[in-house]
Amino acid sequence: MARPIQFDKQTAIDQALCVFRKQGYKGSSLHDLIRAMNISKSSFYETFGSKYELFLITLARFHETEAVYQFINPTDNISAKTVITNIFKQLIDSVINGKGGCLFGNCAVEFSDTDANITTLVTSGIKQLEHMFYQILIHDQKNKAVLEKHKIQTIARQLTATFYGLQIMANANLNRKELNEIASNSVAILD
Amino acid sequence: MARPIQFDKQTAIDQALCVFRKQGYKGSSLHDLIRAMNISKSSFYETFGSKYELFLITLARFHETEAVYQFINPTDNISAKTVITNIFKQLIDSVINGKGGCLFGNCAVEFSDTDANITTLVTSGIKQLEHMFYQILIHDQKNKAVLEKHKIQTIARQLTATFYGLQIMANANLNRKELNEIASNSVAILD
DNA sequence: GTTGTTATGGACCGTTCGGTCTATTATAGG
DNA sequence: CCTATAATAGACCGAACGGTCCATAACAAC
Repeated sequence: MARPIQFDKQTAIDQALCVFRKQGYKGSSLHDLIRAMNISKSSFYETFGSKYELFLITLARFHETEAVYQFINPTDNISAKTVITNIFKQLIDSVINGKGGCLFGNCAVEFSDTDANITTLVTSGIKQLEHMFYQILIHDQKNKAVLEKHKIQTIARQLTATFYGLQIMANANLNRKELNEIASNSVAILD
Repeated sequence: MARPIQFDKQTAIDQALCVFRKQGYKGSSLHDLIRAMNISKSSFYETFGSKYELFLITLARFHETEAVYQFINPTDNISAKTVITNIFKQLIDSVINGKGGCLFGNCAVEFSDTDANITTLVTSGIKQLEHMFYQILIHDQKNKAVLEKHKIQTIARQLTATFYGLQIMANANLNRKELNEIASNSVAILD
């Protein structure tokens, strides 16, 4: 029988995800990747096919395990304002401590509309972010029935834009206080 | 005497700016650049020193001639709401028609905080964008005195975040209608 | 222990990268 | 027309890129 695999594929993907998130696709060399993943070049190509294919895999992985909407349970009994404020704070932290923010946002900038596969994943990721905000708002309004559906959809979209605005501004090294101010003010209209 | 220069330096810089805006720094090869600039490699290095130095020059050029705040005169007799809506629409157009949005935003994502020179330029560019919004708001409120200064500063910051949020979302190929909706809703509180 | 199978390290590949250098061309002043 | 000077085209460079390949190492089944 065969020699067993000596690394955990999922772990390797997660390490690659770290690198891509911090350095972007073009900014991450194969050397950077295999060092972070702690595997050999052969294993890399054997397992993942190419840098590009790995990138698509990490995008999917990001969606499944790291995108903010994976951590949100809209049925939690917390106010929308609190939940959304935390989401923003989490994003700011993620950028400031060097993790790299939302990979979909980074990809939107790096690839713009040059790659169909990536555009598809990015667009759907952003839609899900918007949907998450929508769910949070809907849940909180359940017993109030204050806002009509249209309005909620609009606010959800606003929040998505604010989310990515924060991502850019945090990347530009603005100070945490200003960023938090934007975050808290964006949710001031709620509850 | 010497053979005279056969290209216009400023024009060449503007062409380089186009390329960098669309493709990013790492995404723009020397070949891409000299082809767009229509000069030879020798002239390139003779005139600009290196790809990196040229990039810093184009960042300065963007700030001087293409950044949105260069087109705004806050003393114009137009409502803040109208001016700001136009700014957002202009940004959306710039991204959708392939010009590439605000270079500072793109740089914030591509370089994060990895290059001191670039971070300095980017941060100051974003600050100026915020200042522009502030001026527009101040001017419009001049005769109203409705909002205290603190509030205006905060709104200016919100608008800056929305601006960059739109930039990411436009890059992600969201449709124009949704983007315009975000733009118009962001200014709904004004006037 | 032998065998069959597969993971692995690392040599190797062509291409492209940013950048240098030289030979040539063009031209304004004498 | 000659000469000094500067702009240019393109050959050339080493390094790094993404990617291939093969000899070897490791291990499960027998």
